[in-house]
Formats: sequence, C-alpha cells, structure tokens
Amino acid sequence: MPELPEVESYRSLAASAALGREITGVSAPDSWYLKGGADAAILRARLIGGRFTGARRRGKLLLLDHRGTGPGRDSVLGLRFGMTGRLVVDGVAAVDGLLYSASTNQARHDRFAVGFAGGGSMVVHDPRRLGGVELDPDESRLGPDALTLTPSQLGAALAGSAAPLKACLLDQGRLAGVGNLIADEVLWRAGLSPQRAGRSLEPFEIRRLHRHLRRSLDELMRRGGSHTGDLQEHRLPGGLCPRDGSPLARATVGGRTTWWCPAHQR
DNA sequence: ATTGTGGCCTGCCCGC
DNA sequence: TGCGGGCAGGCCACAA
Repeated sequence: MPELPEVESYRSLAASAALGREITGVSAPDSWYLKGGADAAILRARLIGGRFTGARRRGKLLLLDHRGTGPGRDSVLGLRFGMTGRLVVDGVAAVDGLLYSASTNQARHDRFAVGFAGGGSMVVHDPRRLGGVELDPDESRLGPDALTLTPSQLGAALAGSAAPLKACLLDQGRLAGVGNLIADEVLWRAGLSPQRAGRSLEPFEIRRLHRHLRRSLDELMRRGGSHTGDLQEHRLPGGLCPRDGSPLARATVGGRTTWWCPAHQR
C-alpha cells in the first residue's frame, strides 16, 4: 500500500510528466472521493485553463501546485492514495505492483482525472476508494516529513507521549509518511518494541530509531516500495524473525496488525 | 488534551 | 460451485 516510498514515486512521476501542461478537462465521477467541500464544478472552475507548476510531497500527501488563469488564482491540489491508490500519467503507472491492489486496471476504478491539451491525462486509480482529492489541503496538520526528519524532531514527536511507540510513528500529525508496514520494519531493525511508550525512549534509542528510519526509507525506495522490507515476508502466522529465528509476536498495536520479535525488540 | 476504537470501502481468500 | 465472513489499512469521526 502507498506509504512514503510509493507516494514519492508518484511525486516524481508527476514532476516529470504532468507539470506545465495546460489542463483542459477534469473528470470527477465519484463525489465521495472529493474531500474538504470540493465538488466537480469547483474543481473544473479552478483547474481548467491552468497548469501544475510543482509537485511536492509531505508524508503520504501529494501536493500539486497549480497556477490558474489570471492573478490570485493559485491553488494546491492535494491527492491522498489510501491503501490502493495509484497515480497514472498518460497511461503509465508510477508503481507496477501494489500490495492488496486489484490486478486489473479497470476504468471504473478511476476516481479522478485531469485531461491535458493535445491529449494525455493524469489519473488517480483507486479500487477501494480510501484515498481522496482535496483543494488547498491543510498541510500544517501533518508533522515533519519522515524522510527529512531530524533526530531532535523525532525526539519531539515521541516526547511526553504515553501512547505506544508504534502509534506515535503512525500518527501523521507527529511525523508524516510512516505506515503500518514501514513502522514494523523500522522497529524491527532498530530493536525496539512497538509497545513501548513513546516517552520511554532514551536519547540513544531515539538516535538509533532515527538512523534506522532514514536508512530504511532510503533502502525501501531503492528496492521499489514499502513492501520490500526484510521483515515483510515473515509477517504471517508461524513467521520467524529473520534475524534470530525466534517466533514473531502478533498483536494489535496502535489500531493496526503488528508483528515483532520479542527476543530482540525491547 | 490525549489515547483508543470503529467504520469507511472493495477485493481476495478461506472454509463450509 | 457459490456464498458468507474475515481481513487488509490510511484516515477520520467519535468515545472515553
């Protein structure tokens, strides 16, 4: 499912293939998919005739800067991908395989699209409709991006919190970009129990977690996605820790199915 | 305020 | 063979 690495590849695709092209059409057939009070008419009025001028990402939120016709017409289109959303530009998807997404690319799963002058399009394809499109999303609700997070920012995200460490990592308001699979992977690599209270981490553990967070994100992006972690294939009943062979534990932590190794994650 | 829970939504997979 | 139920999880509304 799209976590930070996938959305980063969507951003890259949009940056290389969707910027500067005149928008001549907007297709928003699923009103449920439009968030923040937007509807198809508003999106058409704002987007048509303009162009995307920048592609940014904060956590799992893709932000497309847009310049409309005339002054004072700048806006930002926010795209969320939920767990099965994909970005397709001119028929080319940014990510080939996506865990849990339908194998077939059916047009009825196209939830939102813009058409460009001279042909071509940018499409949000999302079978399960857990993503959404929003105009001028409130970026300040998201914490610092996990990819550029500093150690002190990570410390601040955990400080004083009685919530489980994993719940802190998943809280997009504390830090943005970590989803369920990457949270398990990073905690496994860092040797930290997901059940520890966020505030219980010592400074040296925060530094260690930060190091593994950054390193893991880099590695997962190089490998091609959030599902390419070393723990991933062992997150199933009977799974053993690929580091020490101990049986993995499974529980709901932070509201999500969580797998970890009680032997080395403390 | 902080933390926890349930539900949204659809497709897949298991067991009957 | 078909069908029901459980499950997957990002995100949000709501409860405690």
